[in-house]
Amino acid sequence: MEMEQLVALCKRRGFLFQSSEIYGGINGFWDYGPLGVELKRNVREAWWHEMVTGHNELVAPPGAPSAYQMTGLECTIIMHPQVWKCSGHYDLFHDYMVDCRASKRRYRHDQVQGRWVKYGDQQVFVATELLGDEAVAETEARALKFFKLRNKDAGKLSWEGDVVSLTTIDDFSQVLGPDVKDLGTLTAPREFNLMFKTYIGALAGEEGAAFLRPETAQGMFVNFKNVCDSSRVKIPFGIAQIGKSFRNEITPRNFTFRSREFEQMEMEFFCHPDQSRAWYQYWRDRRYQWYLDLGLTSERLQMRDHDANELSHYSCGTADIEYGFPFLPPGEFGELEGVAHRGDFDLRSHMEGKLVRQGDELVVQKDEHDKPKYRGSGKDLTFFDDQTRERYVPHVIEPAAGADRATLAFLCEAYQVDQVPDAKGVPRERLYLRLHPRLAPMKAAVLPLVSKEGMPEVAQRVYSDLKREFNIFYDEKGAIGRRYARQDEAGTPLCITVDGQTLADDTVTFRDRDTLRQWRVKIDDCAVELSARIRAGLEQPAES
RNA sequence: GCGGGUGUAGCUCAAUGGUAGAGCAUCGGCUUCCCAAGCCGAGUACGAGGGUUCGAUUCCCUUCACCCGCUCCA
Repeated sequence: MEMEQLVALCKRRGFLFQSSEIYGGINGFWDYGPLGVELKRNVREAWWHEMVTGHNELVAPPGAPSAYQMTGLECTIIMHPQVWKCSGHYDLFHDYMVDCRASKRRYRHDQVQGRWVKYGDQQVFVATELLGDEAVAETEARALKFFKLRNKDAGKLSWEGDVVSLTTIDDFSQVLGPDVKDLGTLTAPREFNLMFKTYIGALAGEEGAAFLRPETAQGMFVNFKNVCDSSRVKIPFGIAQIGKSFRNEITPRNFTFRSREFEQMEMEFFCHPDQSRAWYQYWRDRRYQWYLDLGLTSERLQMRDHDANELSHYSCGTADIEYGFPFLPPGEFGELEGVAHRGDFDLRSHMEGKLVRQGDELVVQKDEHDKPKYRGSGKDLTFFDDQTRERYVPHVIEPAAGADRATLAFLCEAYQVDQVPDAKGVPRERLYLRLHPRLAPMKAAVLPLVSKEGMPEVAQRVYSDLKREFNIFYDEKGAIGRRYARQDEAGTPLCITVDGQTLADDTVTFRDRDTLRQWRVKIDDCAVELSARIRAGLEQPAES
């Protein structure tokens, strides 16, 4: 399947539109259309039911170390700016960047360094991305080249001071960029904010600066104490949240896969440090199973454990659940969800202040006055176990999923083409969405076979009856084959057809989207049959 | 952010420095007892802004969006 075909289907049938399309669109933002909104709602609902409302805290699920509690939360998009300073997002997402006009490369302002060197009456700053001894050797070699000197003339260069950061320099006209032969090719440092910035209050000033959240997770951490104090939860327990997050991606691309406004489904699971590994394993496997259960059964879905050197500074283990999206080169996968063992990094950061790794330890990062670079809340976020009399900072397992990415993966997986004989028996190509019935925007369509002989009236009664309980669709326009085809493209798993026999014996025809199988059901049994079919899910694994 | 490519109807594609066309889809009507049939009718487009020109969808510039490659990707 080509991505363009899926994009065309999404537009044609009303799953996804470009945001603000009549004004030419806006890069990195997407709207869900009439069918898309139902699909995404179902994805969210499936996740929330799986994690929160459907969870039974009385029994340990298969594979879980113990029973556990689960609760939900909904936090604001704008939070106290200190949240992002302590979480590390401010420093990480808030860089000054320098572009090179000649090499076309971009550097982080604070990650370029170099040395001042003088030869004759010319003084030049030789810049490099290398560090330490490598930086010394690199700057020397490039200085010789720049002044067109031989290696034996190295003594003619007079170096001034040690390797220093580019941030110490105001005027870049005498700077030799890391990958070029000429001076002054670097642009002035420009603020490159991966977090969306806004201003609180009518008067815009830096003291009112705030950020749209780049992840929902911090809301759970800063509310950890509130949840403990108000809901009688005991460790182990989880807090789940679904909500919008925002990142100023440099290159939004690949349809909704990398959007600047996106929705996350995140859960923070708090447990005793000694049990954290077992819980990590549990959530890693459980979350993978969720995608399988909802129909991502092809080899396009995979779980990938991160290598040690790929782990975030705070993480003791991370696995990505990935999907081989059609817009990626063969063999490459895109992240749907990350399941991370975050240790006690987050709660401690909000207690003590922003942490950095020092050897095997996490310590509070200090500024030049040896004070905490970003102060924490100072609030006690430890947990006291009144059975064991133990007080500790819980460890956290975080399954963080992208709702839009999951929705896109379900659409990609569902996209199917097969051959179906038309009215004359000639095979004709059919496009349909093989969505899991729980995810399908419409659960069924009610169709009178022809619009006469009282069939529409009967069909409307069937429709009105089922509509109270199910999201279904009524259609009496056009030939029956055309109406089936429309529902196939919308991913509707079942069609309920009122025909001549209905008028005789009060039965209707059920028609299955994937197999085209038909069977008869009493009108009074339609709701039961529909429920059973939705619960049963997909019958066969997807081909191709 | 850089380089290359592409923007014409809901979709897929034509043509043209001088009134923009098709297929499919959509809507209305007729017909139709099971998979986009048939007949009649209808609506809808040159991404945006500027320039050259008597006249620009066409040529030029700018911009926006999408695709490919680089860069980036908690």
